[in-house]
Amino acid sequence: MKITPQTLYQILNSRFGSLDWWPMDKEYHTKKGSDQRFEVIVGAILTQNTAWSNVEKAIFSLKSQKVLDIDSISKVGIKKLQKLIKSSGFFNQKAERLKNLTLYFKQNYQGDLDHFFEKDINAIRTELLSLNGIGPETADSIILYAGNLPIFVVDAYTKRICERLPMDTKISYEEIQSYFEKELEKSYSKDELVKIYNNLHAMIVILGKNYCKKSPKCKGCPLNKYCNYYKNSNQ
DNA sequence: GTCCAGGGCCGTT
DNA sequence: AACGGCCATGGA
Repeated sequence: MKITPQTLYQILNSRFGSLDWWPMDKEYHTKKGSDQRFEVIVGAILTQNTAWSNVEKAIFSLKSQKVLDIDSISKVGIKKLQKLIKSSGFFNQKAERLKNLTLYFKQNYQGDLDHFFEKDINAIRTELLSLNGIGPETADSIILYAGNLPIFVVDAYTKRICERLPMDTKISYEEIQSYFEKELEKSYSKDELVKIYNNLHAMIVILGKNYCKKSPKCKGCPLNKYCNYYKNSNQ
């Protein structure tokens, strides 16, 4: 029996509930739109192939030195920026990526991110992908979690979980993404989709961290009765 | 000490 | 188009 994205959503949702994701502190919610968006964007860059706990330290450092906004990052020295984000790893390239991106927003949108997200999704995505250091997952995370626009984020967890489950998914990023979106659009209205994509990706990350690890911990996984890998491994 | 994490780029086949 | 090496820290 195949598993559809809709079924996957329902199984995970009945276990994990609604997560309304992007891990941030309380103070974050008091910020105005553009600064909130920017904080998510910085997190999306810093978390590339990196544990979130290491990203949190970096964001805290940036915040404590008051360089967590477009203007400050564009002005701060590259060496200081590298030092502040050191804990997030790959700090040389990530510092450069933040500088580039910030400069881009400043030059093209006067630092107004609300304006940046007013275009249609494809235009935003193409623009993000043209920037150095922003690939598909980072672009889509930014669109979904900073832009609050409907796009499904595919990551290493999503690919791994899809491979282990009996699903009709191909291997490439765009194929998995369009399959999930096509299916979920059948079951949910346009207004609901942002929430659904937000929550589904969040739940997939939780599942990937706690159960469907590279070396899997199948005990207690809500997908056990559907999973090829679980059956084959006979745990 | 070894493995791994919410990728992406670049050079080689 | 697909693959491998590389980037780097901190926690398990």
